[in-house]
Amino acid sequence: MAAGPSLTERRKQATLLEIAEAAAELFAARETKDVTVEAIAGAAGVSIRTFYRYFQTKEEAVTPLLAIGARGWQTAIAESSAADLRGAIGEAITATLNLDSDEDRQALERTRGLLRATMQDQRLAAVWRRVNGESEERLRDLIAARKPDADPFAVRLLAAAATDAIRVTFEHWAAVDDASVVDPVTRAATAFDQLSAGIDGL
Amino acid sequence: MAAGPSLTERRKQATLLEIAEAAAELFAARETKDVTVEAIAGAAGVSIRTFYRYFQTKEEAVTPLLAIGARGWQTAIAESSAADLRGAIGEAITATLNLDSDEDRQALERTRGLLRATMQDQRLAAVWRRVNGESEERLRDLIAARKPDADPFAVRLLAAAATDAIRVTFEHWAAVDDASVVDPVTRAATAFDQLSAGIDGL
DNA sequence: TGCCTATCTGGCACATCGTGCCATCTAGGC
DNA sequence: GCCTAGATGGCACGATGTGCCAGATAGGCA
Repeated sequence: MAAGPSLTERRKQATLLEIAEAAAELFAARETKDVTVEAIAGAAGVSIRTFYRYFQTKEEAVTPLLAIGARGWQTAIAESSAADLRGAIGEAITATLNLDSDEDRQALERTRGLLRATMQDQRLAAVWRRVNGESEERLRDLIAARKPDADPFAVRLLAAAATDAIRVTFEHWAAVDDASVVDPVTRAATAFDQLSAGIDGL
Repeated sequence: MAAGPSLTERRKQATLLEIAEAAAELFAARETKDVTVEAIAGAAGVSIRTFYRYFQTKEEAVTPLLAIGARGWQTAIAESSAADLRGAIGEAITATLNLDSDEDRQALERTRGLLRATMQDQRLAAVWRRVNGESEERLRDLIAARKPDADPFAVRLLAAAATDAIRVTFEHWAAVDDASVVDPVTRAATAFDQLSAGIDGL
């Protein structure tokens, strides 16, 4: 075997993704409340007990799919050394959301379907909100770490602006069928510029 | 009897608030998962079955307390006839959050305690996010109704900016002990100005 | 005043949820 | 080839959320 992670570790990761994709497929077909954990576990080929070792609730199971990308652009900000914070965030958004390979584009299109189901189901919407909320919290810590003397309220506001720029962009992108939709990457970057333009002290 | 609502209707409202306050008190004392529906129902003087006629889950029980005010400033926007939409939203925020009576101030201080417990508990945080998310949705519809020809994406962004200005203000206000904290009303209005300053087309 | 109906309430049953506990099996080091 | 750590599965159990039915009460009508 070549790389670092052991066989056991890779199996665990594969099982986690299998469960997540099984859950996403079932949630796309029926209402969340009509999908039992037993069904998800069965579709993923694991026992109920094992399901609960990977996720706390059945709704949580789609978190890995919804959170794809979030980690990426946040570490990009953390590693960026640009002096201009707003510029750094804007660049991180553009760099991370930009998709070069066809594989990436396919993954994004699957995410679009999941996001549509997510926005129409109370329970899944709660997961989407949690993912974004936690993303905002991490971003807040990142900004505070880079600007220790900044006004804490301005830090909160900037973190909210960045998170919302991406969140609203994705929600709109998932909701609209129009083929002439502006490229999500450009739109998210523009939205962040608009929201953050008036924030002073950063 | 004087006013419109019947005795039955007023009793229901009283029961709902009793449950909500009993839940808030218990949640402030212990972790959410260590509070059973049986305990809340008992503290509120109703049966478990009746509890579930008022709320779907135990966490939901605090929704009426967290959503106080949200309805207020949204109807203020709906009824406002100002041509300038951003100005109307800013005025609605100021007018609704402004507290004249001592009673209002006491209620706000209780909300502060509840909000602190809310931000430190996963389950309650989810309720807070849902309340804000639904508030954003309603605001989005309000804006779209007032500006039918506006760019749908700009509408989403403006609704998000207004909701976040208030949400972040309250979260910061609840988190900080400092007595010199800027008045929440002024701060929310300023935050909305900052976030919405760069949004074009509205 | 006395009845009637709508509905609010409570108790019971039941499927499902989420977790603690223990037995079994497999990966990977010796 | 053996041995230990950890992943998995089965079982039990308290808690959750809802359908169903019966008793109690508000408020309209004769």
